[in-house]
Amino acid sequence: MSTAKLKRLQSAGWKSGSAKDFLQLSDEEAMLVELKLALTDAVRLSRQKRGLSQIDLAQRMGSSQSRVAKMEAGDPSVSLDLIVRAFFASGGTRQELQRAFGAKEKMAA
Amino acid sequence: MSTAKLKRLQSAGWKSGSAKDFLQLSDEEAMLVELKLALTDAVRLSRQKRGLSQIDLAQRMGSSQSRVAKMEAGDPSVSLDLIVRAFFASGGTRQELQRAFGAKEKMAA
DNA sequence: TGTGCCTATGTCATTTTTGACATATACTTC
DNA sequence: GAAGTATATGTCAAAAATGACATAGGCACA
Repeated sequence: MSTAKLKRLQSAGWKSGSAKDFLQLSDEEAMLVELKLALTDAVRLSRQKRGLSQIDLAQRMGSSQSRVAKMEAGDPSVSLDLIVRAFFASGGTRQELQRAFGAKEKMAA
Repeated sequence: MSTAKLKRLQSAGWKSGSAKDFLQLSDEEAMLVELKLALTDAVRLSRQKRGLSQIDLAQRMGSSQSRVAKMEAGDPSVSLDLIVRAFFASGGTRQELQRAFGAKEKMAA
Protein backbone atom coordinates (compact mmCIF):
# COMPACT_ATOMS: atom_id res chain seq x y z
CA MET A 1 0.00 0.00 0.00
CA SER A 2 1.47 3.29 -1.06
CA THR A 3 2.40 5.96 1.42
CA ALA A 4 0.35 8.48 -0.48
CA LYS A 5 -2.71 6.42 0.13
CA LEU A 6 -1.85 5.93 3.75
CA LYS A 7 -1.63 9.69 4.15
CA ARG A 8 -5.02 9.99 2.60
CA LEU A 9 -6.39 7.37 4.91
CA GLN A 10 -4.96 8.86 8.03
CA SER A 11 -5.80 12.46 7.31
CA ALA A 12 -9.24 11.36 6.30
CA GLY A 13 -9.87 9.76 9.62
CA TRP A 14 -9.24 6.06 9.10
CA LYS A 15 -8.32 4.32 12.24
CA SER A 16 -5.36 2.39 10.96
CA GLY A 17 -2.09 2.87 9.20
CA SER A 18 -1.71 0.29 6.50
CA ALA A 19 -5.39 -0.42 6.40
CA LYS A 20 -5.05 -3.13 9.00
CA ASP A 21 -1.51 -3.51 10.31
CA PHE A 22 -1.49 -0.50 12.56
CA LEU A 23 -4.74 -1.04 14.28
CA GLN A 24 -7.89 -2.89 14.98
CA LEU A 25 -9.36 -3.49 11.55
CA SER A 26 -10.47 -7.03 11.00
CA ASP A 27 -9.29 -8.77 7.87
CA GLU A 28 -12.43 -8.24 5.89
CA GLU A 29 -12.73 -4.64 7.01
CA ALA A 30 -9.20 -4.03 5.81
CA MET A 31 -9.93 -5.65 2.47
CA LEU A 32 -13.05 -3.57 2.13
CA VAL A 33 -11.11 -0.39 2.78
CA GLU A 34 -8.52 -1.23 0.18
CA LEU A 35 -11.24 -2.04 -2.27
CA LYS A 36 -12.91 1.28 -1.63
CA LEU A 37 -9.69 3.14 -2.24
CA ALA A 38 -9.08 1.33 -5.49
CA LEU A 39 -12.57 2.15 -6.71
CA THR A 40 -12.25 5.70 -5.51
CA ASP A 41 -9.29 6.14 -7.79
CA ALA A 42 -11.20 4.54 -10.62
CA VAL A 43 -14.02 7.01 -10.15
CA ARG A 44 -11.71 9.99 -10.32
CA LEU A 45 -10.05 8.63 -13.42
CA SER A 46 -13.33 7.85 -15.12
CA ARG A 47 -14.73 11.25 -14.22
CA GLN A 48 -11.69 13.12 -15.49
CA LYS A 49 -11.51 11.00 -18.61
CA ARG A 50 -14.95 12.27 -19.59
CA GLY A 51 -14.15 15.83 -18.60
CA LEU A 52 -16.70 15.98 -15.80
CA SER A 53 -16.33 18.25 -12.80
CA GLN A 54 -17.29 16.99 -9.37
CA ILE A 55 -20.43 19.08 -9.68
CA ASP A 56 -21.29 17.48 -13.01
CA LEU A 57 -20.92 14.00 -11.57
CA ALA A 58 -22.86 14.90 -8.46
CA GLN A 59 -25.75 16.12 -10.57
CA ARG A 60 -25.71 13.01 -12.72
CA MET A 61 -26.08 10.82 -9.70
CA GLY A 62 -28.29 13.05 -7.60
CA SER A 63 -25.67 13.75 -5.02
CA SER A 64 -23.63 16.79 -4.05
CA GLN A 65 -20.18 18.10 -4.87
CA SER A 66 -19.06 17.81 -1.29
CA ARG A 67 -19.92 14.13 -1.22
CA VAL A 68 -18.00 13.50 -4.42
CA ALA A 69 -15.03 15.39 -2.99
CA LYS A 70 -15.13 13.40 0.23
CA MET A 71 -15.38 10.25 -1.78
CA GLU A 72 -12.31 11.02 -3.84
CA ALA A 73 -10.50 12.03 -0.68
CA GLY A 74 -11.13 8.58 0.74
CA ASP A 75 -13.41 9.80 3.49
CA PRO A 76 -14.67 6.83 5.51
CA SER A 77 -18.15 8.28 5.68
CA VAL A 78 -18.74 7.36 2.06
CA SER A 79 -20.34 4.00 1.39
CA LEU A 80 -19.28 1.50 -1.21
CA ASP A 81 -22.75 1.80 -2.66
CA LEU A 82 -22.20 5.46 -3.38
CA ILE A 83 -18.76 4.85 -4.84
CA VAL A 84 -20.07 2.26 -7.25
CA ARG A 85 -23.01 4.45 -8.21
CA ALA A 86 -20.55 7.24 -8.89
CA PHE A 87 -18.43 4.97 -11.01
CA PHE A 88 -21.38 4.00 -13.16
CA ALA A 89 -22.70 7.56 -13.31
CA SER A 90 -19.32 8.75 -14.50
CA GLY A 91 -19.70 6.50 -17.50
CA GLY A 92 -17.82 3.49 -16.23
CA THR A 93 -18.90 0.06 -17.41
CA ARG A 94 -19.19 -3.14 -15.47
CA GLN A 95 -16.13 -4.49 -17.22
CA GLU A 96 -14.13 -1.45 -16.25
CA LEU A 97 -15.37 -1.80 -12.72
CA GLN A 98 -14.25 -5.38 -12.69
CA ARG A 99 -10.83 -4.33 -13.84
CA ALA A 100 -10.63 -1.64 -11.20
CA PHE A 101 -11.55 -4.23 -8.64
CA GLY A 102 -8.58 -6.32 -9.47
CA ALA A 103 -6.16 -3.47 -9.85
CA LYS A 104 -3.42 -3.56 -7.29
CA GLU A 105 -1.58 -0.47 -6.13
CA LYS A 106 -0.11 1.33 -9.10
CA MET A 107 2.65 3.37 -7.54
CA ALA A 108 5.26 1.67 -5.44
CA ALA A 109 5.80 2.86 -1.89
CA MET B 1 -32.01 -11.29 -15.96
CA SER B 2 -33.55 -14.53 -14.83
CA THR B 3 -37.14 -14.77 -13.71
CA ALA B 4 -36.06 -16.40 -10.50
CA LYS B 5 -34.09 -13.34 -9.62
CA LEU B 6 -36.90 -11.06 -10.60
CA LYS B 7 -39.16 -12.93 -8.23
CA ARG B 8 -36.64 -12.45 -5.52
CA LEU B 9 -36.39 -8.80 -6.29
CA GLN B 10 -40.09 -8.20 -6.34
CA SER B 11 -40.97 -10.23 -3.31
CA ALA B 12 -38.11 -8.58 -1.53
CA GLY B 13 -39.48 -5.14 -2.15
CA TRP B 14 -37.54 -3.79 -5.10
CA LYS B 15 -39.40 -1.17 -6.99
CA SER B 16 -38.81 -2.46 -10.47
CA GLY B 17 -39.23 -5.57 -12.53
CA SER B 18 -36.13 -6.21 -14.57
CA ALA B 19 -34.00 -4.07 -12.37
CA LYS B 20 -34.73 -1.03 -14.50
CA ASP B 21 -37.10 -1.73 -17.39
CA PHE B 22 -40.30 -1.82 -15.41
CA LEU B 23 -39.84 1.26 -13.37
CA GLN B 24 -38.00 4.32 -12.30
CA LEU B 25 -34.53 3.07 -11.59
CA SER B 26 -31.84 5.17 -13.17
CA ASP B 27 -29.20 3.40 -15.17
CA GLU B 28 -26.58 3.35 -12.47
CA GLU B 29 -29.07 2.31 -9.84
CA ALA B 30 -30.08 -0.62 -12.01
CA MET B 31 -26.49 -1.61 -12.55
CA LEU B 32 -25.86 -1.40 -8.84
CA VAL B 33 -28.82 -3.65 -8.11
CA GLU B 34 -27.66 -6.27 -10.56
CA LEU B 35 -24.22 -6.11 -9.09
CA LYS B 36 -25.58 -6.62 -5.61
CA LEU B 37 -27.54 -9.66 -6.71
CA ALA B 38 -24.52 -11.20 -8.38
CA LEU B 39 -22.45 -10.69 -5.26
CA THR B 40 -25.23 -11.95 -3.09
CA ASP B 41 -25.16 -15.23 -4.96
CA ALA B 42 -21.40 -15.32 -4.63
CA VAL B 43 -21.70 -14.93 -0.89
CA ARG B 44 -24.15 -17.79 -0.56
CA LEU B 45 -21.97 -20.01 -2.68
CA SER B 46 -18.83 -19.12 -0.78
CA ARG B 47 -20.56 -19.63 2.54
CA GLN B 48 -21.96 -23.00 1.59
CA LYS B 49 -18.70 -24.10 0.03
CA ARG B 50 -17.05 -23.73 3.42
CA GLY B 51 -19.94 -25.33 5.21
CA LEU B 52 -20.88 -22.25 7.20
CA SER B 53 -24.38 -21.61 8.45
CA GLN B 54 -25.83 -18.11 8.30
CA ILE B 55 -25.21 -17.89 12.01
CA ASP B 56 -21.56 -18.85 11.57
CA LEU B 57 -21.06 -16.20 8.95
CA ALA B 58 -22.89 -13.60 10.99
CA GLN B 59 -20.62 -14.26 13.95
CA ARG B 60 -17.51 -14.06 11.82
CA MET B 61 -18.46 -10.65 10.57
CA GLY B 62 -20.09 -9.30 13.71
CA SER B 63 -23.54 -9.23 12.25
CA SER B 64 -26.72 -11.22 12.80
CA GLN B 65 -28.35 -14.20 11.17
CA SER B 66 -31.34 -12.18 10.10
CA ARG B 67 -29.14 -9.73 8.27
CA VAL B 68 -27.37 -12.53 6.42
CA ALA B 69 -30.72 -14.04 5.52
CA LYS B 70 -32.03 -10.71 4.22
CA MET B 71 -28.85 -10.28 2.28
CA GLU B 72 -29.14 -13.63 0.56
CA ALA B 73 -32.79 -12.93 -0.11
CA GLY B 74 -31.83 -9.79 -2.02
CA ASP B 75 -33.38 -7.44 0.49
CA PRO B 76 -32.78 -3.85 -0.60
CA SER B 77 -32.05 -2.78 2.95
CA VAL B 78 -28.67 -4.47 2.77
CA SER B 79 -25.77 -2.32 1.67
CA LEU B 80 -23.09 -3.28 -0.79
CA ASP B 81 -20.59 -2.67 1.98
CA LEU B 82 -22.13 -5.41 4.05
CA ILE B 83 -22.34 -7.79 1.12
CA VAL B 84 -18.66 -7.39 0.34
CA ARG B 85 -17.72 -7.76 4.00
CA ALA B 86 -19.76 -10.94 4.08
CA PHE B 87 -18.03 -12.25 1.01
CA PHE B 88 -14.62 -11.72 2.54
CA ALA B 89 -15.72 -13.05 5.91
CA SER B 90 -17.00 -16.19 4.24
CA GLY B 91 -13.49 -16.83 3.01
CA GLY B 92 -13.74 -15.28 -0.42
CA THR B 93 -10.64 -13.74 -1.92
CA ARG B 94 -10.32 -10.54 -3.87
CA GLN B 95 -9.77 -12.51 -7.04
CA GLU B 96 -12.93 -14.49 -6.49
CA LEU B 97 -14.78 -11.28 -5.80
CA GLN B 98 -13.51 -9.86 -9.03
CA ARG B 99 -14.78 -12.90 -10.88
CA ALA B 100 -18.15 -12.59 -9.22
CA PHE B 101 -18.24 -9.00 -10.35
CA GLY B 102 -17.97 -9.94 -13.95
CA ALA B 103 -20.25 -12.93 -13.81
CA LYS B 104 -23.32 -12.51 -15.94
CA GLU B 105 -26.57 -14.29 -15.22
CA LYS B 106 -25.96 -17.99 -15.15
CA MET B 107 -29.40 -19.38 -15.87
CA ALA B 108 -31.23 -18.28 -18.96
CA ALA B 109 -34.68 -16.78 -18.59
C1' DT C 1 -45.00 -36.24 18.25
C1' DG C 2 -41.04 -33.62 19.67
C1' DT C 3 -36.33 -32.00 19.61
C1' DG C 4 -32.72 -29.81 17.05
C1' DC C 5 -30.80 -27.18 13.41
C1' DC C 6 -31.11 -23.91 9.60
C1' DT C 7 -33.28 -20.26 7.22
C1' DA C 8 -37.00 -16.60 6.52
C1' DT C 9 -39.44 -12.48 7.96
C1' DG C 10 -40.97 -8.67 10.77
C1' DT C 11 -39.99 -4.94 14.14
C1' DC C 12 -37.32 -1.44 16.30
C1' DA C 13 -33.98 1.63 18.74
C1' DT C 14 -29.45 3.03 17.62
C1' DT C 15 -25.86 4.10 14.46
C1' DT C 16 -24.25 5.40 9.96
C1' DT C 17 -24.75 7.63 5.65
C1' DT C 18 -26.91 11.15 3.08
C1' DG C 19 -27.68 15.65 0.44
C1' DA C 20 -27.45 20.31 1.29
C1' DC C 21 -25.24 24.27 2.59
C1' DA C 22 -21.52 27.37 3.95
C1' DT C 23 -17.08 28.47 3.40
C1' DA C 24 -12.12 27.96 2.31
C1' DT C 25 -8.29 27.20 -0.84
C1' DA C 26 -6.12 27.06 -5.32
C1' DC C 27 -5.59 28.37 -10.01
C1' DT C 28 -6.64 30.87 -14.14
C1' DT C 29 -7.76 34.95 -16.95
C1' DC C 30 -8.77 39.49 -17.12
C1' DG D 1 -6.84 42.46 -7.43
C1' DA D 2 -11.45 40.99 -8.98
C1' DA D 3 -14.16 37.37 -10.99
C1' DG D 4 -14.76 32.68 -12.42
C1' DT D 5 -14.15 27.79 -11.94
C1' DA D 6 -12.80 23.48 -9.54
C1' DT D 7 -11.99 21.21 -5.39
C1' DA D 8 -11.68 20.58 -0.14
C1' DT D 9 -13.68 20.54 4.47
C1' DG D 10 -16.95 21.12 8.26
C1' DT D 11 -21.72 20.84 9.97
C1' DC D 12 -26.30 19.11 10.40
C1' DA D 13 -31.12 17.44 10.02
C1' DA D 14 -33.11 13.74 7.56
C1' DA D 15 -32.92 9.25 5.71
C1' DA D 16 -31.07 4.70 5.38
C1' DA D 17 -28.76 0.70 7.28
C1' DT D 18 -27.55 -1.81 11.30
C1' DG D 19 -27.63 -5.59 15.01
C1' DA D 20 -30.63 -7.64 18.04
C1' DC D 21 -34.57 -10.01 19.01
C1' DA D 22 -38.85 -12.65 18.38
C1' DT D 23 -40.95 -15.93 15.88
C1' DA D 24 -42.32 -18.90 12.07
C1' DG D 25 -41.39 -22.58 8.61
C1' DG D 26 -38.84 -26.40 6.86
C1' DC D 27 -36.55 -30.69 7.28
C1' DA D 28 -34.20 -34.44 9.43
C1' DC D 29 -34.09 -37.97 12.82
C1' DA D 30 -35.58 -40.22 16.81
